Amino acid sequence: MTDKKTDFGEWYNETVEKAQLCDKRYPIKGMNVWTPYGWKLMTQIDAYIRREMVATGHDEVCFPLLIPQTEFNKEKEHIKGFDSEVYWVTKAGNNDLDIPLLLRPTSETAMYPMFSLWIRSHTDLPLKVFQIVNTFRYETKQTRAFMRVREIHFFESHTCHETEEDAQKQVEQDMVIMDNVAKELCLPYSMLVRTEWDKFPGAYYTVGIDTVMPSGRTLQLGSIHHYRTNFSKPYNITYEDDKGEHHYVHQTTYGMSERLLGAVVGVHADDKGLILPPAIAPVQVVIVPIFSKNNRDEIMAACKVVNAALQDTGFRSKVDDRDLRPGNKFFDWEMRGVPLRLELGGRDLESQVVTFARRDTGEKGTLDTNSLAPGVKLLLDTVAQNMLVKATQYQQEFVKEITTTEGMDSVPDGVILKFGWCGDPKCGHAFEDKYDMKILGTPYRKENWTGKCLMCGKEGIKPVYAARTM
RNA sequence: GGGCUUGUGGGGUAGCUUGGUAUCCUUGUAGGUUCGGGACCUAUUGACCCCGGUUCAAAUCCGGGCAGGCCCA
Repeated sequence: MTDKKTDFGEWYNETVEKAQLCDKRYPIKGMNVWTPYGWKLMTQIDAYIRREMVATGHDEVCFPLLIPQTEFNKEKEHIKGFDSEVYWVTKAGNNDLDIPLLLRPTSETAMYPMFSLWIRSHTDLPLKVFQIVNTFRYETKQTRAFMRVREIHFFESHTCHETEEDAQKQVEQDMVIMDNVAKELCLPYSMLVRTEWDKFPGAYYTVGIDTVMPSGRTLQLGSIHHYRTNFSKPYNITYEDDKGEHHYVHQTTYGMSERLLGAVVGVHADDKGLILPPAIAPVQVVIVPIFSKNNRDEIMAACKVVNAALQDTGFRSKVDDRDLRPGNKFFDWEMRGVPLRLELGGRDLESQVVTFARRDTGEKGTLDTNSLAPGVKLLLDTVAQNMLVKATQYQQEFVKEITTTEGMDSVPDGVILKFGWCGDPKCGHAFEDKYDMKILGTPYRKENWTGKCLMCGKEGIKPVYAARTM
């Protein structure tokens, strides 16, 4: 198998394929088939997002896939941003459509005409909805499973508020949600306010949520946008306040996608295959029976007892009773990333234990049969903790803080830079062009940091991060 | 948009220069045997991207198409 460190791209493809997360042979570039194991993982992630959304007062909805061109065209910046990657439906049967329809690249232009009908009074606010649907973007660059696809498994929440401050509070709440979801996935991430030229088309500002791949390139996991009234004006979304006056609503959106799964693979997996965060592993504990001459029935029965005990406690466990040799099963489940393996053979039965092996470290040991469930819980918690710590550590190693470009002709791949920037687009573009990197943005949470602009030397300005992206 | 390049069983490949029975690994299937880190044995299924041309004969040469990959704008 290709080594993760030397060729991340190839390693990623092999890992995705061998773990059977999706089938890339579907005859359309960038549109892959979700196979059972991958889909279980994705829906597991969705479940956490859904749980967080519902807990914060969002209602789930499902809008149509098709959007009329006339609605799409209402917000100029938005069109400009998506025009080049939109799929069009121009015919129905044998007839050309009067008004072409597009496949949603995101759902602002599908939802907002309806919002304008739904919202009349301040008592209708805040309006907070979300949906988990497929969106379509005609990617021209090389596609990659989960990271860059043309049909995207997408989460999007859309909110409407009375005031800019209320909308701002929603942005803060979205960040708490991100934190909760990221913890389940054991993923470190950063929240950076994107540059003016990189913000979401039509947004007032955009916060990008990024994580770092082992190649040292960053992957955007999601984004949070504050729209102010940029969309409510063209879509005429207004409410009447308690004095009878009419105002445009202030809006936010929050988007994440199957890239979360891509990040889980990229960040955690090793040369043996996936390593899944216990929270989302479709199988958290696999029990492998170890048979010898004449104890087959006895061992099988013991495995079933262990399995039942774990499932009763709420774990997703499974006995692997396939007619394969144990070693073969070990490799198989390691490839699929099961966080904890239990082995049960004659020796274990005799001494009233089960043998365990952690997927993240490979550590082996034994658990007493009579305290199995608590032991498993402790191990899974430890695995999750370790995964997050490990990922956080190695991601930080990519970041280099610099104060000058002196003697810097180029920046090698796999380096993330932190430096001062005055905020002038001229300096920003100059940097991006010269070093072929992208400015990801300034930290959303203020850092105690002062310095000079890397390009023009101006004093007392904010830090920015720059990287190459996946 | 421009240039280069590649299409061979489910996956990965050899063969193409010099036209003649398509190689190997893996996977699948059936049976036997085995089981504390990818066992072994036997049998077996399965492929030359599409259309046309040259030829006695095309995976191989030629033309066109389609699809993928890489580089540049």
